[in-house]
Formats: sequence, C-alpha cells, structure tokens
Amino acid sequence: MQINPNTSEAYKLLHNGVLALSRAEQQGIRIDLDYCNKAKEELTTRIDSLEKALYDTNFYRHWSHSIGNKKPNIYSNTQLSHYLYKTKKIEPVFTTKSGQGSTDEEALTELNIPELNDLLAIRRLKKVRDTYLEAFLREQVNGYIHPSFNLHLVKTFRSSSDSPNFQNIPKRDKEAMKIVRQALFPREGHLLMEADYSGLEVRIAACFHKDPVMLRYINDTTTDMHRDMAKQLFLIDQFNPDEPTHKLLRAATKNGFVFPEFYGSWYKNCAVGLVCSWGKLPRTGKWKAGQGIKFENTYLADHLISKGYNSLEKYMLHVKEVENDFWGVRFKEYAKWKERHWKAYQKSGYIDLKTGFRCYGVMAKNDVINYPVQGSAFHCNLWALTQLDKFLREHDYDTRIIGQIHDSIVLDVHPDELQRVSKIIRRITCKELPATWEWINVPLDVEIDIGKVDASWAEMEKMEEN
DNA sequence: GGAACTCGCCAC
DNA sequence: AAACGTGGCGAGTTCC
Repeated sequence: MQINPNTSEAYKLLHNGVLALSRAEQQGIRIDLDYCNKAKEELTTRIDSLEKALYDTNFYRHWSHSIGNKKPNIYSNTQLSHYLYKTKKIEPVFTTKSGQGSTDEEALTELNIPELNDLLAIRRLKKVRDTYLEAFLREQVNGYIHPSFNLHLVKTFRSSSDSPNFQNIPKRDKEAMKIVRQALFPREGHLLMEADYSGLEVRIAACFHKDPVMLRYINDTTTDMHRDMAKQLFLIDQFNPDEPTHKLLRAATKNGFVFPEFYGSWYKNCAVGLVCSWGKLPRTGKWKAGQGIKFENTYLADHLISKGYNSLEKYMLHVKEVENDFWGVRFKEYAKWKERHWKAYQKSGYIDLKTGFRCYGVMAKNDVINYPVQGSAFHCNLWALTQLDKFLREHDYDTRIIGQIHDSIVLDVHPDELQRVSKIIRRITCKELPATWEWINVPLDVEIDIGKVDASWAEMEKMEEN
C-alpha cells in the first residue's frame, strides 16, 4: 500500500503544512514543572498504597505461588493471564488477537473480582504518571515541550505526533484529564484556545457520497442523526435531551453504533458494545428486572424486556434490523457509494483523496472506504492551520499556533487579540476553505474553546459566537 | 544488551 | 466472505 501527493496541489499542501507545523513545534507548549513533579509524587504515593493493599491479599499470594520460581509482577499480563485462565481455570470471555485470554479492562471487569478492580485502578494511575507526566518532564526544555507533528508517517496522509505525543492527551476520563492537562499552560499573561471542526469526518464523507439524507442531517441543525439512531436502537418514544439516561444512550449510539458502522463494523459487534459495555447488561443468559444502567425511572433491562428483548441474543436481532434500515433505507445513497467506490478500486487499483493524493496497492474494503475520508478531512484542518499561520505572521500577531489534533487547532493567544483571532479562525476554517476547495459541498462549523488568562488546559470553556 | 514482538490504552 | 479506520508509547517478553 502506498500513497503519494499526486498533484502539485497536494505537494504544496504538504510543503506549506510542514513549514507551519515546524513553527508550532518551535513555539512549544509551556508546562508547570513544579506541578508535574508534585503530581508525580502524589500519584506514586497513591500507587504505592494500592500496591501494598494488593500484595496483602490471598489473591496475590495465590498468584505468586502459581508462577513457580519466577518473580511475581502485578504488571505482567503474561503472569496474570496464566494465573486466571490456567491456574484458576476461568473460562476466558475475551481473547487477544493471538488467542490468549485477555487481561484488558473489559475482560477483568467482567470477572468481577475485587482485586482485579484494584489492579485496574492502579493501571489508570500509572498510565497518567508514566505515559504523560513522565514524558512531559523527560521532553521539556526550559519549561516547554515541543511535540513533533509528522506529515510523512500515516498511511492516509493524516498527521501523527510524538516526543511527546500531543494528540492523545486524556480528555474523556475526567480525573485523568484534570491531572494531565493541569500541567499544560499558555505563555505568561496569555490564554489557551482550541478551535475544533464539528463532525468533520462525517461532513467530508458526505462530499464523497452526497447522500441526501446525510446532507439533510448536516444542513438542518434542528435534526440530529445520533438522537434518531438512539431512539431506534433503544426504542425510546420521546427523546428528552435533558434526561440523563437519554443523553448517555445517545453517546452510546454515537460511539457504539454510528461511528463503528461508518468505519466498517457490523451489528453483532455493535450490539454487544451497546447493551453490555454501555448498558451494563450481561452477555449471556436471560436479562432480569433491575439489571443494567438506570433508564428513566427504572432499569435498562426492564425497559428492553418490556419491548420484547430479554437477552443479548434477542437484542442482536433488533440491532440487525436497525443496521439493515441504516444502510438499506436511511443512508442508502451512502451505501451505494461504498459499493461503487469499492468496485472502482478493484478495477483501477487505486483510490484518490479529494486533496490530490493517490493511494494504491492492496487494500481491504474498509480501508478503501475509510482512507480517502480520513485523509481529506485532515487536509481541511491542515490547510486552515497553514492559512492561519500565514495570517498571524503577516500581521505581526503575538498569538501563536502551538499544535493540532487532526480536526482541531490549538493556540496560545494574547488576550488583546482574542476577538480578532477567533474571528479570523471562523473566517478561514468555515468560509475561505470551502471557497478555495470547490468539492466541499457541505457547510463547515467550528467550535472554539478558550481558557482564562494564565489558566491551564484543564479549564476550557466554550467561547460563544458574537 | 538491544531489537522486535505482544498487549493494553490514550486520542481522533 | 467478512466484519472498527488512523496513530504513539510504556511495560513485559522473547529472540539473537
């Protein structure tokens, strides 16, 4: 598999993009060294005490005994897998790619053993300390980290980042988010800003398939594809955006059905994720009243049983029907494009991005469908970043671009420039880009989050448009 | 003692 | 027929 900038436009995009990103690298991101060291120590204290508690259990003594002469190590998943699935003879619910009994979070949670829950808590703290805080301290120079942004490593001509990786800083887990992002600051007297394209990949996909139903979802902001799918998947008659369980099930639908289906997953995998991982219902056997997450005034099991689904097996048939409707009725033009596009690749041996890149070689069907969308979507962000960099330099702004996360741009902003910068970002990202690339047949939208002056990246809030 | 590997987990 | 796309990185393990 190989992909090349196949046109002078593609070459220029990379050339200018590399220069703009190198300036962001040179600028860097300020970190609070004292905080990093202190947070590291606090985490170590917590980890040590959790470790000690774990060592003082029969579970650990049994584990140590089970591995013979070797040194017991609670961080060895080889030992853990052997202990659980060989010594204790537990039947593994999940296996790894190579067929071993899995020891990931999902597998250990399923076993419902208190010591394993403690081990998972330790893993979470270690991840924060060793992958993020340690890396910041190791990579920092005079209180700044300078993440690399690469344009030459990813198959789809997206970007990657390393040393340290600026594109995988915790966000979803609020505790991890706070601990790590509290280390990252703007320059003194400045504030952080992140401008994030809303639903960029979904919109760029629509530039390929032009599905009228999808275009309606994108163009009419009163509609909501994830809400509609949540209603269908979880049999909700009246969706109430203020009802917490409806909110959660919308998120489950978005991340456990809609996006996986777009990436090429199928109903069987989606069904398990939806009701077992998100809904906390058992994978095997009949569901009983009171099981699963809370739902309205009752529980998910009660609700689904009342609709005629009393087991994963039964519920899967429902998800299968929803999937058939999803691709066969709702987004049938999208589905037709996938087939056309796949056939065209099989005939020609290559696929083209919208941005002048050509991708050729042996690819699986999911790759053929995903690569052009992923690459083209990122290139929208790269073009905008490049134009923004040019503007800020030509007009002698003090504001600096400091990074990029696939569909967003991160800046270190002078407070006096805040209004002007946000205005120019909206202009470049949502007006100048579609005016320049005529293949963009959808509206683009950007959400801007800002921090307070001298506040860390843990405390961002939405900046309202005015 | 280091390269290459697996596994787990963070992001989009 | 098959069945979730793209990365980076830490720790443990295996091989040379």
